Amino acid sequence: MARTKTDNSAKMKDVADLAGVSIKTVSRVLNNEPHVQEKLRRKVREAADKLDYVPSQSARSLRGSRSYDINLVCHHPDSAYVNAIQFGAVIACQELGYQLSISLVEDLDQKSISEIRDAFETVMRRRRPDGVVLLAPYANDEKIGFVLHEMGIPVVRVGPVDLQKQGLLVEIDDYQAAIEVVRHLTDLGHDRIGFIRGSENQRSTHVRFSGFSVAMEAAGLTVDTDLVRPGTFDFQSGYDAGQYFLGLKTPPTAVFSSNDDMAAGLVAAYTERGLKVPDDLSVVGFDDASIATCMRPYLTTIRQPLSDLGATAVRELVSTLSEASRNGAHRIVLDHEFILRDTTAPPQTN
Amino acid sequence: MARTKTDNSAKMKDVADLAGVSIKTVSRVLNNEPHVQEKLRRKVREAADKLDYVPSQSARSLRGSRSYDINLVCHHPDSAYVNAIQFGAVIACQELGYQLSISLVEDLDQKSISEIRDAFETVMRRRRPDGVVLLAPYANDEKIGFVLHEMGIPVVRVGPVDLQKQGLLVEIDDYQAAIEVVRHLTDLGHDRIGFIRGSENQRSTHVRFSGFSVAMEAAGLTVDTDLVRPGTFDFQSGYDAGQYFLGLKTPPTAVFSSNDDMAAGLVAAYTERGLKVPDDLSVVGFDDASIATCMRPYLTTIRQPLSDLGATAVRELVSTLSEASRNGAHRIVLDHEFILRDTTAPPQTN
DNA sequence: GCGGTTTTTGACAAGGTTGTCAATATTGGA
DNA sequence: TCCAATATTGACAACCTTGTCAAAAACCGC
Repeated sequence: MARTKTDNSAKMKDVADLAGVSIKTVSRVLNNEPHVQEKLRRKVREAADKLDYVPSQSARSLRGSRSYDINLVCHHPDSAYVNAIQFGAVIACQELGYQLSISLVEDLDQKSISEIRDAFETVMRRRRPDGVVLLAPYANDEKIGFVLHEMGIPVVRVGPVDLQKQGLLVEIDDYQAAIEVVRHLTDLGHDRIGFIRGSENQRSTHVRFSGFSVAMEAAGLTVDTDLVRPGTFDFQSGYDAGQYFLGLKTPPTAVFSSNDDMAAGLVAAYTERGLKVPDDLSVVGFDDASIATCMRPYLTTIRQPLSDLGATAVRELVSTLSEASRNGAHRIVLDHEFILRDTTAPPQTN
Repeated sequence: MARTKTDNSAKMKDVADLAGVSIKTVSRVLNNEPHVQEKLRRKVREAADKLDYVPSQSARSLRGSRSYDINLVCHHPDSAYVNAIQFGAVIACQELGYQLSISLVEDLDQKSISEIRDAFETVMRRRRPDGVVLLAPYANDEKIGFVLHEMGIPVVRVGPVDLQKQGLLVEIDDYQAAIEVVRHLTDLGHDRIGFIRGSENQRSTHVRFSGFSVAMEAAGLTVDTDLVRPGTFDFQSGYDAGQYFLGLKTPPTAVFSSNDDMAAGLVAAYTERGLKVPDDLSVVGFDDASIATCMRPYLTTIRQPLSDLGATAVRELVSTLSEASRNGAHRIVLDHEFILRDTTAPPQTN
């Protein structure tokens, strides 16, 4: 009922017949292999066009070594961050003739190697993806990397990673970005600057904090541990941090939040108390997620080129696959951008 | 380099040998086909377990008629709505041994049939997904449905759809939900109730508005066209609507927004003017997206079980595939829930 | 206990591509 | 012009499953 029984779509054989060559020659042309005369190349391409030929992925991957499938491993995609990266990854996959599929695995970073192996067993061996894109919070997990390596599946990681092991990595310079944020704040005259950390199992939390600390020192300021709060990258934890800051005898005059969601929560906490941002508190976020412009005042933040990160990750991964020669580490750093909006101002002098 | 050359993973042949049966029997057992003795079934299962056997998806789909691939067609996944549905869909796919892949196609609903055909040509014929999940704004597009039908690919649509054509449909009762919203507002004593529409190419906009209108009439109120504003489902358009309402001589005392993002924009517009929600304006949203609790006051809204919608869509689709008998239309309605939070109150009497 | 059903099992082909390797055509040098 | 080397092409096997169909086994009623 559902699918028509007679599959009348063209096969490689049909193209070969129409072009008057062998199927192997068709295969060569379509895969851009050498050793085919230009004249035949054209003929084959024309025939393929005319017949609307589309190669069968399953036959290709059964016989060949490629599945033309890239797997994105993530946790819970309900975050603008993952979402935007995924967007870029899908686009790049479509351009390259690959397909992006999604795997959701929970708390993988908390599991033992053999549990991870089990979790990946089916996902990775059924379809045998040609590569895997690893996002936070899994990008920086050593065990996951180990299992994937053991399975012989190439990996590209997105976001800051401190693993020594060789591999593909696409990120922005979180460290430098954090420094720029602090510089902006100190330039405005702030000297009591707070910080909201993100999830502790994500490397970006540590890198951003370390940039923050270094820049503070460079500005001759000390990092007051009372002004450094934990967080989990979500709105609520930013809100909680805000409550905490508001309860302080000497609250900070500015806070750098590790991401935008928490920054929004922080602003909400202040606003709720009748305080004004940026008058009573300057706030800087990180990511330039959609919430940054869906809040008032508009959030000053660091823009991560998220969908570019996703697209670049896929492109690098795919190009690694063909260039058998390229081994070892390869790290790509994309540009971030400081986005000045309305949540920062000089500290109130009173 | 990347992948180990010697593929030592077990094949069906290995399982058959170990279990002392033919490969066809293994195939039968693993696919839960009838006509195998219970004793052999156990033997085969044990052998498969012992060898960590994982069937090759490509061989399966090359020979069989299934690809075990479900394709989610969407527009731009940068919306909490799409995201949550996708989440449920991935989970369901994983449970069922399917894989979810993503296709991004832009403005498909604006294209001609042959353009759509071209856009789908590669995506759909390479991998030959067993089914397609269609989300807004494509769920309700007739041409897309036609092309997919022509290609013989089963489709499940998520969200309200008015196409007569048979097919799978998973949705909530948007109409009834809208009525509940109005009832809540009229119960509070509101009689000047505004409405913010969503994108005009999405059926939900019309269904929600029609529920709104009917409930207004039922309450003895008339729908004042001055209080009905267009929107595009995003924060900004809600904000714009808010500006408009604020400019009115007699603004509404309550507004029903077709989704949460716009409701948040509306609240932002009022708050920015120094007005208070719900004192100066009651607001109700739709979706219960994350923004509903990432704004202050917390948004009263209708909760859509988004990830359930996605999961149900996939499950229905897959079950249709095996039950060859089931044809024709099938419509599943999941429960929504009215979520009372802090953006509604009786109208100010002054 | 026998012929006829029905159930269970297996041998074999087929699915559409790519890899291997041999065959053929072309080129270059003597 | 001929031989060796190289470039181009094609025949055929292989990849790993599932569908078909026939064989074998088990069951039934008389």
